[in-house]
Amino acid sequence: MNTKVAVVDDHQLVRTGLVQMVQSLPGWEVTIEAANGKDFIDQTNLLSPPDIVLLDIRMPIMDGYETALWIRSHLPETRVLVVSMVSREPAVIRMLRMGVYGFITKNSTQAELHQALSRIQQKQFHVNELVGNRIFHYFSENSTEQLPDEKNTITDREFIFLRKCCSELTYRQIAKEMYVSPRTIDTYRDHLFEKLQVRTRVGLVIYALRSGLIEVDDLV
Amino acid sequence: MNTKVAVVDDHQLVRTGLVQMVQSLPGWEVTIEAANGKDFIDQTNLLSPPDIVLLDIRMPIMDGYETALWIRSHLPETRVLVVSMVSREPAVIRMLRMGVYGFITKNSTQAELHQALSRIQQKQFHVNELVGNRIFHYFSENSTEQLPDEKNTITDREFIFLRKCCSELTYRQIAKEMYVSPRTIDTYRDHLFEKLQVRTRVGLVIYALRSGLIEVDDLV
DNA sequence: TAATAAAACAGTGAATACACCGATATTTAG
DNA sequence: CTAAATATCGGTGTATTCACTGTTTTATTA
Repeated sequence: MNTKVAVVDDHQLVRTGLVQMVQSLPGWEVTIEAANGKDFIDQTNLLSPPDIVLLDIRMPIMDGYETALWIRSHLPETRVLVVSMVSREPAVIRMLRMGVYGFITKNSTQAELHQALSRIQQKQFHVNELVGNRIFHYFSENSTEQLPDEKNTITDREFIFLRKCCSELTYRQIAKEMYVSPRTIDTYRDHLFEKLQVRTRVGLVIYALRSGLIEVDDLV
Repeated sequence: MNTKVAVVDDHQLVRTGLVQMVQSLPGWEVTIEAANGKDFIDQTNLLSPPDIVLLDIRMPIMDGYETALWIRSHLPETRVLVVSMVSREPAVIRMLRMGVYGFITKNSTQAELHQALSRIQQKQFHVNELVGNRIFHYFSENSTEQLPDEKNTITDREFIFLRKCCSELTYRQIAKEMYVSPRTIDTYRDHLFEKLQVRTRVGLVIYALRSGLIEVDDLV
């Protein structure tokens, strides 16, 4: 039986490329093709989910972070391979902490994709060389200082909220998008203000950008 | 004889997607596949150049702008169709001024790509609907709506204000720093909202960063 | 010099953001 | 198993932001 793969990316072209690459590998097949997380969820049969999800980070409606969290809690057997443009450390580390199995960039060759898929199938982690070196640096160089947390880690929900803050959405709209009450959003905000030592929403945006959790290109 | 197409994009995946789409259209074939402008030039035979070049903007070594200029001066019969990630880029106009024939985003469907290619083959211009509406007004003389471009310049005071917006200062504090009344600040803000087509202060910050008026490192 | 654009200023009211106070259920970690 | 952290929700009140309406003075430039 073939290994089932889902391809989730809002760019039709990239999707076509990925599907094409996967389909041409013997033993692999693409069962789901979705434009964003929401679309993926709608198409997913909980009883026979895909084995591996190729997931983009930047997507409208429901982005890669949210989708990864959903997969972790709803499809424990399904593993995620992130296919992204970005390779900045904090974003990658955040993703790995969310239970993602691998990370490759969009200029990977078919051979690299194949290798990544195979390794993840065997429950091994896989990161692109480009990405890998950066992470190595991150853990070796500034493991003593620089990391603003240990104690003040941003939680997953707060992180998703933080990303949505970097837009023109009001808090009320963010609440709707995250399916929680505006009060909960207030709490996320207050906690982040405290943790990140800022006082305004612009402060949050600045922190997100300076820390690399958000890239300028991510901004709408 | 088939219409010859070159695909120039640094992302292998996108390239694969584009090639796949073009090859599946009867009457069209891909003769060149390149990772950047330099690579494209090296592969191009000046005596039998491609009819249409699918060109990405952001590429290492030699980007879309340079490549478009080179094509215009060396391959007068070859027409360029830009395939870019972002539609909002003010670069679109610059590109069209450089003699580019069309513009589509990377989330276009195969049908849209086909349509664009066909129109350009007949020497008609083609822009994505998403992009198109914004540009249309720009080129029509009796337009009221304006794009954040040369035509609608940010004044000196507004610019200083814009930079100060990228901080945790309240408008009142900014007013104090700029030695004007808070009302005046309101006017600066309202004018920028109008000119830059945003609705919130975070929108201003995003514009400043994306346009390069402010660098991430400048942020306090 | 007349027309135009920029810079400064102002009122009102509604929407949003922020600052305190609090709570409970669940998950995670020591 | 307890303690801490997380995720969720609530009330009250103030501060700030934003949207709409204007005027006046000062440069610029055609």
